[in-house]
Amino acid sequence: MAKRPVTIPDAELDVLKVLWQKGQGTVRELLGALHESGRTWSYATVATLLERLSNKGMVASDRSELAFVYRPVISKQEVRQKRVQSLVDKLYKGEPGLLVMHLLKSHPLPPDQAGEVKTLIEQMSNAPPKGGAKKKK
Amino acid sequence: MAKRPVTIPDAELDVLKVLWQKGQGTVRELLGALHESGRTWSYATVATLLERLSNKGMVASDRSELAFVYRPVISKQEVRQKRVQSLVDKLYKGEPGLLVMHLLKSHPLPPDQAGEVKTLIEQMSNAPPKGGAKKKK
DNA sequence: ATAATGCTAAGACAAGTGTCTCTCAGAGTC
DNA sequence: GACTCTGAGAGACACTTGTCTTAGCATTAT
Repeated sequence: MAKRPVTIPDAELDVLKVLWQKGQGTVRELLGALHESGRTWSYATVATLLERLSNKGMVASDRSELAFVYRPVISKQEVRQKRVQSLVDKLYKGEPGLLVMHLLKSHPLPPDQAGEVKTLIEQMSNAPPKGGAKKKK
Repeated sequence: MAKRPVTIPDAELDVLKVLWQKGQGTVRELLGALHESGRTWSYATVATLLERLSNKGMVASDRSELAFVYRPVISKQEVRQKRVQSLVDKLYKGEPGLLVMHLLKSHPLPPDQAGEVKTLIEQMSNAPPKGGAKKKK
């Protein structure tokens, strides 16, 4: 059987999020940050989650002084990318455009973001996406 | 503690997808469709997945003739909505605009979709996102 | 040195997921 | 009636996820 793909469950994602935000931290530091954002986990729970993330290669750790200091190996961008890709593949026939449409229809954007989107779209039609280089020109 | 929210795991989602596509079907019929789309599950596996979906209230069934006929209770739109919402909440600070931006930057749209998006955005700025007449929580 | 404290390692444990084997009852066949 | 095919139902079983308890080692305070 094909081994299951590496996933990042919600609990682990929450830990990663504070790691991204703080850059790095010990279990206890992260636990503190998590408590502030409403998680009521015990020390051991956070340690377990970090251990699992570590086994998956998503975080690294170095022993410093007393405790291990953990830092993220995977970036927020990468996780976003993967999640979005998987969503698009599973529910939008692999067409990101469908998702965009869905989002715009069901959630009106605040004006500033609408403006940004407009700009992006216009750039896109001026420099149509051919196989060519980006903007190196 | 707070009960875990009802989720639809990937395997169940695959079954739902053929249900949406066919409208309804018996275990054997769905199994056939799934085989065509590459799933190699056994009869019992599909039956189990339908049973679990049924317990979650996502599909309904009526006995007809010999076998049970299943049909979806939840729509594709609803599932999409929930998945998107959860993605936005978890990785885009609850701001759908960020996701839109991300999508547009990383996946250039085909011209026809770009046009559609443009139209949508323009409509949006003409009929601004009414800040009033909304209910507060 | 002892005790108190913080840290990691090891593992427990229930619920959720992915997948299947077995058994039995009803319908159709000879 | 005995045999066979189909489908339902029960349950198995390993792995994942969410969460925690405990035991043991290293560091620090008394």
